[in-house]
Amino acid sequence: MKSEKVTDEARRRSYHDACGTAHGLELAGDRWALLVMRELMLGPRRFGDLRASLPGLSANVLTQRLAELEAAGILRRRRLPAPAGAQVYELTEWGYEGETVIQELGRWAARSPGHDPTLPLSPVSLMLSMRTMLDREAAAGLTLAIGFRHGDSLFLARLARSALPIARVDDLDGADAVFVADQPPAVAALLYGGVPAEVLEGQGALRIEGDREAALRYASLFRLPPKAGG
Amino acid sequence: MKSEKVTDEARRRSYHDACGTAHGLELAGDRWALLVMRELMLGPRRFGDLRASLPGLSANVLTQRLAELEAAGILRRRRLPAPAGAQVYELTEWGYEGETVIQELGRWAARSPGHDPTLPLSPVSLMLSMRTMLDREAAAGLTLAIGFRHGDSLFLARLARSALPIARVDDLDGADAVFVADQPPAVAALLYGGVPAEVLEGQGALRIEGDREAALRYASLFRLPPKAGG
DNA sequence: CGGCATCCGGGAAGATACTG
DNA sequence: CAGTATCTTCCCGGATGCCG
Repeated sequence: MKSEKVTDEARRRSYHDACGTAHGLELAGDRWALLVMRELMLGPRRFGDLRASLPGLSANVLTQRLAELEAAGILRRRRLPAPAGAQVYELTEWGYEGETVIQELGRWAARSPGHDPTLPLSPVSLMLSMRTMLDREAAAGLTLAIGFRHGDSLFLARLARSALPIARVDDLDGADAVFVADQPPAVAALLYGGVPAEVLEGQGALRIEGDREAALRYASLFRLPPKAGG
Repeated sequence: MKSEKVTDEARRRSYHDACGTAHGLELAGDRWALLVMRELMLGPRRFGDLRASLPGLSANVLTQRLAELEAAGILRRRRLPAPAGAQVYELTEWGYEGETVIQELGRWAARSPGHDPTLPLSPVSLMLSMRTMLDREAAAGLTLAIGFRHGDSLFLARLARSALPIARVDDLDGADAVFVADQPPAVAALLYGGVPAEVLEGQGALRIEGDREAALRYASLFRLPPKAGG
């Protein structure tokens, strides 16, 4: 019967499992879905922004993921006020709360022996990693405003009381210091790879503006978790 | 050229992304992979156990997932000592640490408007949910040993100092009280659905042995997070 | 250019049957 | 019981084209 077929089709992707984890996989377990959420974690983005940050994700799949995430109530599409008029995709409040999932998965996977931290990295991905990998003990008592410029993307990280809110901004006027790097992996090499700032600056991969001491102090606050098994 | 093709094929499943989250998806982002890990969280299981706990997962896919998780260092296969001689799958130490990922995903997804808590639930899934949904404030100062019997599966939950270690056991001798339910959803209805124990007992879905007051006290310590948006 | 539909090839998932 | 072999179905990913 056709009607039974429809039921089967509707069930096809379901795990038929009351477990919240299983439901989470139905919501965001499709390929690329969680990475689309990641790219939206620091504010609304346009279709093309998302494509640029996720090379390998084709337009049709992105369209499909956006529709599924919207249907699930994780994001909404919004039209910017004139004159921009462009359409952007924005997480709902609940969608933003998915950051803990992204963080825990990232923290756990960073311990994998197979993790290769030298691959390309999107600006948002780098900024989010700081919130995950901040050594909150080492940061206790420190108050710093650090800016980041990756091409056109500007971010401001405001460290205070061991919390590290990060926002996309239009200018970096309030920053104590600013890291300028066309390629986010350069900053990652400094924060996580132990590569000295001087080396990166010598390669032209990184520039530090403003209070250099504050910048280096900030850079010392991050640490990757130890590798598993090895 | 063929050799370039091979490279492309090797890359097919990779996200080419240094982000830990992306690597996590390569490790455990395939369909069913995280649920296989979930079923192993409370100790080694056999191939058939896993199949029984994950209806809808076919044998060939399970074989493939087990091989991939083993290659990633998340689990190992081990042969039980004679006379059992059976082969079991067991998480590595790092694999067990993936529980935080499962918890965060479950906690977040439980807030989805689309979550249906009346679906079937595996015994392990129910037991793990208690660790996620325990109201640690309400549990402060309480010390309880509560047993669970679902068919042949016996578990002992030892609440103490707001921690809730749970282990698969061979007998429930040390328990203050024991919940007996052939279908785990019956216990879920009590803990999360607000269904009174008397109703479930009247339906024959649940039996409480031992210290009834301790059992009901325990059952009052769990709460689902509020639904998002609504 | 942004967004989305359509077609195609390859490969993964799912169901069934079979083997040690 | 623990997988393997086979076949079908459908998703992913790339290319093309349409439309505002």
